[in-house]
Amino acid sequence: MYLRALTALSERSVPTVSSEELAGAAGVNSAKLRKDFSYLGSYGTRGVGYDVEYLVYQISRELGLTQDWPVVIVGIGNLGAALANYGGFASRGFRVAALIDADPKMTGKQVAGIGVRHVDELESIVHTNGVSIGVITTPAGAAQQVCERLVAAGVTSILNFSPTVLSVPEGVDVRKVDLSIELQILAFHEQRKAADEISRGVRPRGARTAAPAEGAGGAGADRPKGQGPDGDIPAVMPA
Amino acid sequence: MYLRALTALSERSVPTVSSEELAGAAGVNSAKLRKDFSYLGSYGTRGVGYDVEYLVYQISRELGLTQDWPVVIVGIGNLGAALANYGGFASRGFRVAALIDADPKMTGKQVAGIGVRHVDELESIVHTNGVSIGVITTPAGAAQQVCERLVAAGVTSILNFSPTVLSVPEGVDVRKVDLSIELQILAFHEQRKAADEISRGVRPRGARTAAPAEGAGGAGADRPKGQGPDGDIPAVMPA
DNA sequence: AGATGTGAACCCGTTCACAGCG
DNA sequence: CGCTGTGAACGGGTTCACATCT
Repeated sequence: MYLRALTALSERSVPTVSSEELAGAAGVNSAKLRKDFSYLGSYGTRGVGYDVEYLVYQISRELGLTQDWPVVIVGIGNLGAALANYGGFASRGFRVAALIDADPKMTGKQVAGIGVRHVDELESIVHTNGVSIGVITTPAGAAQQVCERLVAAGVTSILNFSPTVLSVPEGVDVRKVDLSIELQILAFHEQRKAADEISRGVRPRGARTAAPAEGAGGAGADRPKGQGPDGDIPAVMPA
Repeated sequence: MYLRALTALSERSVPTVSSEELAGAAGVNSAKLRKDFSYLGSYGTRGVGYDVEYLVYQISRELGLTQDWPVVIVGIGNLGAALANYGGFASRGFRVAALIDADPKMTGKQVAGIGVRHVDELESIVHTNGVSIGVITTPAGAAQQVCERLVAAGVTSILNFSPTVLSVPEGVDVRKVDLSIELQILAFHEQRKAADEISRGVRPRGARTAAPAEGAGGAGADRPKGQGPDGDIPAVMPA
């Protein structure tokens, strides 16, 4: 985030920034920013601030963005294709070395100007290109298997878009992006806002309560023994 | 995550689970799971475990998934289209009420079986459908403006895919999914692994160091004053 | 004077460990 | 006896506040 804000400043030829200004642009407070930067070394000047160009370089180097990172994307559905087309990757040292899909009908097709290869070639692609970062955009059912093949071929960092918990050996990093969980988190907070409004006697806006899908197995929600609350307004939870 | 694991168990008609088992499936430890569930109430049975069906219902209700949540997606590029096609939304009470784009050439087109509407209609769409959740998949430049219009129209939760810090009034929730930052985080860890291997005398695999893009303004990295490290191996930082 | 760099305080989520209940 | 529920301990990231340097 800092890097992004700094790049913007750099493009406007701003020579220096204070922790206060930069923190504002990055959406954090200035104490945190100063502490973060202190891990990189003493790159600021007291009474002045930080040199923009210099910081851009230092942060880029620290993040490893001065290197070239070949990545493979496995699973060329809508999301995989969107990622392949996403410009934000190429700009920061990430290069899509290959697109891989299990569907023979996909192989050979061009997506974002890159030919789709069959998953049989996964291992050789990873080896040949020295790929250490893999992106999984397959359906949930295929994710673990793809993950294992990537890891076996030498990939040690995985970005997982499938709604699955991947299990990987020690030393392999996994980051997960779960679109549907993001929405669920928002819905949770949204529901709480509505509940708060009701309890304050305000007429709520937004989603109407659906007939409480009492199905899900016929019996719906038979409390086995039970003592918890069971109204429409949820129990109190930490934010 | 718990809900997903429980749904899978439910489909296999498993009647009960222990905190240990479920925690394994969800990728957390059992103490955390028990503490989490304790916020919902005492829904377990000592010596036995948790009733799967009952928990599914309770968690769904707590998350607000027994309601119908209309969402709008603004910015129908590759990513927006991918999201519109994504099945994971509809399954959990989320309904794409409208797709919105600023490009007149897009309006009227069908994406995922839904007609694309022009951004001029944003306010009326939000009002008519009682939308409280908006998804922003526009380019960075348009995001803040779209955000403001959504909020003004009554949206109070936003899922932001654009690489921008959105500023919103008190009471509006924003969650951010930043694809390029996810990759940068992986690259950072990847680089550290490589650095560790070098310092242990092991020949590293993966990305080759590119000629240290010394450009970026001619001077590249002139330390203004300086005392920090400046080798190729980054300084020590917290993980 | 002005802004950095950082030890100390603070906060909060996670984990431990065990009492308590079925 | 087995497993839940939870107070207490732990850990680490964030914030405060100020000494320090330009």
